[in-house]
Amino acid sequence: MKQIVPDRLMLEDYMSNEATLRVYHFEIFKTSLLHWHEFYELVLVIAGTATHGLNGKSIPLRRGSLFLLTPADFHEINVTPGESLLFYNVIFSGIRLDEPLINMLFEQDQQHYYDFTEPETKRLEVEFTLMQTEENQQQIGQDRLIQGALERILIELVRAIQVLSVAQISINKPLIQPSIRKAMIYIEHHFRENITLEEVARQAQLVPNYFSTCFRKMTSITFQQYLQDLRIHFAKSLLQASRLLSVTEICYASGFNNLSHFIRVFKQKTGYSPNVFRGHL
DNA sequence: AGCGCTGGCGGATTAGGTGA
DNA sequence: TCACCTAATCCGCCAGCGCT
Repeated sequence: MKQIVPDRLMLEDYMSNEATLRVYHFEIFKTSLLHWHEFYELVLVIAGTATHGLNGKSIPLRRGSLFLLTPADFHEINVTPGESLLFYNVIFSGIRLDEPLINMLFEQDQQHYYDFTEPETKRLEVEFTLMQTEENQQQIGQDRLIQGALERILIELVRAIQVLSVAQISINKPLIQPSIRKAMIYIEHHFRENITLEEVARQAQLVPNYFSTCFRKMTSITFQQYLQDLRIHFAKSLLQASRLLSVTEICYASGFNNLSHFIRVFKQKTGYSPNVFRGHL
């Protein structure tokens, strides 16, 4: 199968084969290229200011900004002119997140971003420093200490954004069975890949046919529709965020394997072809 | 020539009904 | 909750057109 993947957007080279987590301490002076990863990314800003372009939206960054990106997110960082941005950056594979942690993190559909106060930032800084120190030395229990620090940071983040979202917890939100919810989280994080009903059903520990029925009952849409909606939403965000990427590149980056099919679905969902949609922005 | 787009075709996959 | 079955839909491939 012929497939054009925009390789400049793939950053999996940052992690060696055996490693499942890496800690970086960066200082950048200019805009980073629009990109995404095959792994999760946790960032704490130490100094400087910038604008974070996340999935086509802009968010200000300053000391204490902490955010978590999933494999489904794409972003770029625009450093404020005349400044630099100093930050900790932890990248890790999904293996690092066990089921309870995944449920805790992704139970609600919201962005994992929060601006912490100075005392909180100092506390978080200690955790990041611990991870970096432990990563650089071969000592007994090293991996557990790193995992502990990672989990503490993630829980701090969840608690912080929970406070923000209390008012947003929808009363009308339909009750979704945990197995289906788990499958939905899986789809949300893997929609850019070739995922099948069988694979997602396995995540929910149900047989494909029964999963298909349950999914439809609980979400009011089919698995395919849900998957397509996520892909089209991602493609729309990319069309808005970057004029440098061609429609063909966006097609493959969004999880479609065929340009004509992508254009057909895009037009069906939005009423416009991808290029016309971009022209209207 | 390359890109964006349309449409047709056929195989693969999925949805949903039924019965156990 | 699952297996079986059938109809519907999806998806990949291809040909072709217009535009730059």
